[in-house]
Amino acid sequence: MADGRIAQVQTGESLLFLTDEQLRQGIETMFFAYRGFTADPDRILSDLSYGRAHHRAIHFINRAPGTTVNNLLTILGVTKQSLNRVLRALIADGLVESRVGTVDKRERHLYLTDSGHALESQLSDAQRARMRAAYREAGPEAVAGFRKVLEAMMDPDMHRCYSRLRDSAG
Amino acid sequence: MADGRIAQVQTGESLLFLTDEQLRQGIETMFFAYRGFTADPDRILSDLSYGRAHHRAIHFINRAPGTTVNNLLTILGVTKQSLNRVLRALIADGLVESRVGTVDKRERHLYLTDSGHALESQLSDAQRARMRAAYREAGPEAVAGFRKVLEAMMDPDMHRCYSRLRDSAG
DNA sequence: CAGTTTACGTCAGTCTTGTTGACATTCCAA
DNA sequence: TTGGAATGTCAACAAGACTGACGTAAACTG
Repeated sequence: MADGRIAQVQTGESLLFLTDEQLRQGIETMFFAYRGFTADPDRILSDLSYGRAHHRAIHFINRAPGTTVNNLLTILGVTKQSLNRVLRALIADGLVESRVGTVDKRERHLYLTDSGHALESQLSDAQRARMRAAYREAGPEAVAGFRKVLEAMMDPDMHRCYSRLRDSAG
Repeated sequence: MADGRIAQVQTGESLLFLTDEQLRQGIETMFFAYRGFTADPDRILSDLSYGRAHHRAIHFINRAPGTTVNNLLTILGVTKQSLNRVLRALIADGLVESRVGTVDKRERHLYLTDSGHALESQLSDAQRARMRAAYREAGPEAVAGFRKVLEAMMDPDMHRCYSRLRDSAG
């Protein structure tokens, strides 16, 4: 329907990177890369009979220690019932600790235990190893572009939510 | 465990983009971007009571018309039973046609019907629109870097498989 | 203070999408 | 020609998402 080549004619610039074919290749590469991106932690998780959902929870609890269930819900974009199933397992297995809030006793603040931190390290070391190899192979300019495109692809709401998270961690 | 700053000291180059913190930000951005990446088609699909799996099948059948079930299996990386359920629905709904192979009658060759092409266009138009906006915002150099990093992140096997696909389409 | 809202947990049920296992058909090679 | 390998189908099950309903405790509000 809309074709990049039309835009090229309109602006007179070289916008060949916006052709439908270029975009389709970007879409497919994104699909394959995301699989690679999760492949290593997924292998570790399946040995523990955990899944992606558990990794996501562990990642963001480590990222923002003491975060509430509601915060986590917003970031992960799932229902509380779905998250609760995962958290229940992680708490039962002693990887996550849930503390009643002191200022607002309705809230539960989530923390990784020592075992939780151990698993988090194992998972993110595996994921970072692949990421690091990709970054090193592509070089710093490519990495800057990579980040720039990804951030432009995020939902604007998510972008705000994520910026807050990033700022709070410093 | 392994920290980018060590590499920096070793090589003397500026490898600050390889620090654990930079990598973690890349990991999180990838997570959020992938959600944005699939959000638009997912909305369309849920109205039709289809899901990601259906989109993937439709995408690659459109990409490589006449492909066999086994080819599709390799590309998608799921079991044949899982793919079969999805294909059965698409065939029943008249979006995909399955033709018995002429040279090897065990094989089924898959094609999109006219309705199948219509849905494929609708889905990929939506996905491309967001992709195009992100590309345009980031600019051509960023897009080149984006692609470079993603390709380095893919599984090597997948990379070969994908190259074949890309060549076959010309 | 009474009523409402918020935060969280849970039970029950459904749907998608992945998995194994068993099985039929077809092809190919010993 | 016969046994194994490849291709695809059917059945049953599990993980992880969803909705809806309900309960409890705490906080807020008129």
